[in-house]
Amino acid sequence: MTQHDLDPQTQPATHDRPTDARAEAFQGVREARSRELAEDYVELIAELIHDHGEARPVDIAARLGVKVPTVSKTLDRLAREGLITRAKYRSVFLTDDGRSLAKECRRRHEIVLRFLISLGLDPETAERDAEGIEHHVSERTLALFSAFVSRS
Amino acid sequence: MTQHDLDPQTQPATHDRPTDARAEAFQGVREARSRELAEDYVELIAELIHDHGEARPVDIAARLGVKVPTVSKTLDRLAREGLITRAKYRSVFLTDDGRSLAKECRRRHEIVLRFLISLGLDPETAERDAEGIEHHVSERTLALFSAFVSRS
DNA sequence: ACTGATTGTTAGCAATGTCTAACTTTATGC
DNA sequence: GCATAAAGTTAGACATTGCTAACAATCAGT
Repeated sequence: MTQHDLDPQTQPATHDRPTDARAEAFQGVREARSRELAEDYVELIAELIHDHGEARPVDIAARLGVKVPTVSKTLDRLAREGLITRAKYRSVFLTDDGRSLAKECRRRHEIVLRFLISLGLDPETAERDAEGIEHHVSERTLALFSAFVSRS
Repeated sequence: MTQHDLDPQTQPATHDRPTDARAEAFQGVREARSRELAEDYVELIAELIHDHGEARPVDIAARLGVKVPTVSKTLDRLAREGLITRAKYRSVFLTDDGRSLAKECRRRHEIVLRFLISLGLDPETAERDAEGIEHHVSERTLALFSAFVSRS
C-alpha cells in the first residue's frame, strides 16, 4: 500500500472518466461559469431590445459596468457562437438560439428572484443574489422554488 | 433629447460612480466569480488535510477534475495572495487567512446544502447546486436559509 | 451639409485558467 | 541503494475577460 492511498486513480482508469462525483460537480460548475457571461449578455440584450427597441454596446456596457471595448470583444464571441448577429457600427440582434436562451434565463431569473423574496429577502439583496445564483440552479431546484412560491 | 435616451449617464457623473443598481450587481457577481476558484481550492485543501493529513497537488487535481500543472499554477496564485504556504515538491498548507476562509466557505456550503435538502431536493443534486450557489449567497440570504432549516 | 459629440472598432497589454510536453524531484519496491 | 514509478514543476500555447489609447463611423444640431 502506497503511502498516500487516497481514493483517486487506484485503478488505471480506462480512458478519462471522472475520478469521483466531486470532480464531476466541479466540472459542472466550471461549465456553468463559462456560460454565465453569455447568459448575462443575452438576457440583457433581450431586455434592452424589449424596453428600447435596440441593444447598443454603449448601453450594454453601462448596464454591466464594463467598458465598451470589452463589450465589443465579447459580442464577437457571442456572434461566433451563434447567439447574436451584428453588423459593424450597428446595434445587436438575437438569433433564434439567442432568443430562446434569453427566455430561458429570464425564466430562471424570475423564479429565483420571486423565491428569494417569498423567503423574506429584501428586493435589492434578492436581485443581487438572484443574479449570481440563477446560473447555478438545476431544473429540479427551480421546480422546488416555484412550488414554494406558489404555496406561500 | 437624444435618440437613444436610456437612463445611464444622463448627468456627467462626478467621477466614476456606478451607473445603476444593475451595474453594481454585475460588478458584485464578477467579484464573486474571481473569488470562486480560490474558495473552492481552499475549502478542498482544508478537507484533504482534515481527512488525509495533507493536501497534495495530485489529489487536488483529481478532486477538481483538472490537470496537475493547472493546480500548480493556481496554487502559486493562492500563495501570492497569502492563503496557503508551499515548498517545492511538498504538499500544501493553509495560512491563518486560508483557514478562516475555508471555515467560512464550509459554513456557507453546509447551510446551502442543508437548505436545499430541507426544501426536498435529492442529496446528489443538492450537492451539485450547493457547489455553484454557495459563492453567491449574501449573509442575509444565508440567515433566511438557516431559519428555514431550523423551522422545518 | 458641416461640425462636434457620441458611439463603435481595433490594437495591444495584463491576468487568469486551462492544456500538453519535457524535465526534475521524490517515493517505492526489490 | 538503485531503478522505476509517481508526483511536481516549468515552459509555452491558447482562449477569455478586462483595460486604455487611438482611430473610424455615425448621429445631432444648427
